[in-house]
Amino acid sequence: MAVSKNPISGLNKIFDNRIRLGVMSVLMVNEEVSFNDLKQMLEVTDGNLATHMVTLEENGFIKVHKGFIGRKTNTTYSITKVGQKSFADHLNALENMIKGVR
Amino acid sequence: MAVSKNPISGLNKIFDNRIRLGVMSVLMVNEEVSFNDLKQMLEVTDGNLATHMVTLEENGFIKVHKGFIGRKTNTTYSITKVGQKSFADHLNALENMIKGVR
DNA sequence: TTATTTACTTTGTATTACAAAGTGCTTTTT
DNA sequence: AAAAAGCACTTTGTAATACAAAGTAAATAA
Repeated sequence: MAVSKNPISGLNKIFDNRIRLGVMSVLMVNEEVSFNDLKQMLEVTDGNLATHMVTLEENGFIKVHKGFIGRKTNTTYSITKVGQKSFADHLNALENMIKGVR
Repeated sequence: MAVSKNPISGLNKIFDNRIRLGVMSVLMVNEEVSFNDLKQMLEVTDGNLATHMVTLEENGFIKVHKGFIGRKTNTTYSITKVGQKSFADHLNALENMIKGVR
């Protein structure tokens, strides 16, 4: 058999993790999402979610907004331009891989 | 914002790893692939590939065939029925997630 | 006043991923 | 014939990752 092209070379390592994948896919279609909503959607502990959010932020994929509802803290997240581009690239790589399989 | 459905609940944890994802996608479209071809395609060290192959085998997703070319050992891998079904389910979950994003 | 919520941080553990080196057998090269 | 190299691993060790659980501080709700 001939050796064909590496099917996973276009994937972004940051998005291999399922929780970060989930966060990004939620933020692609929702302008702003709160910490709590993400936590409930993805069914994760808050400590775990917090560390993944830090990873995404450190990579410049998301922005954090620390605000208030009344005088109660309320943190929301949104995707950055870089995040949109990087995630779209990742999804394209995934789709190409899937296309190769079907 | 209302809390929508978990976008990653249908994903299979075994296929989160990029190397296992690559192996499965290669084995979906090729009857039989040798250890060496996989190694070259995915650009991994042999120790690393070997452990991922064991994981896939232990989960019943692939079958190992230890054979010879002449008197030289030759190991090939193929996907199982279970592997096909599980990987197809995973790809469907991925596609649904992508669809939700676009 | 006590309990609860929010959005974390800290701590600790378990799992994972990976490279590198070693192995035993064979073939190829010199 | 001897040395080098390929095959398909296993072993060893390390570093990174993931995660739960508990702790925290400021605020609100009961």
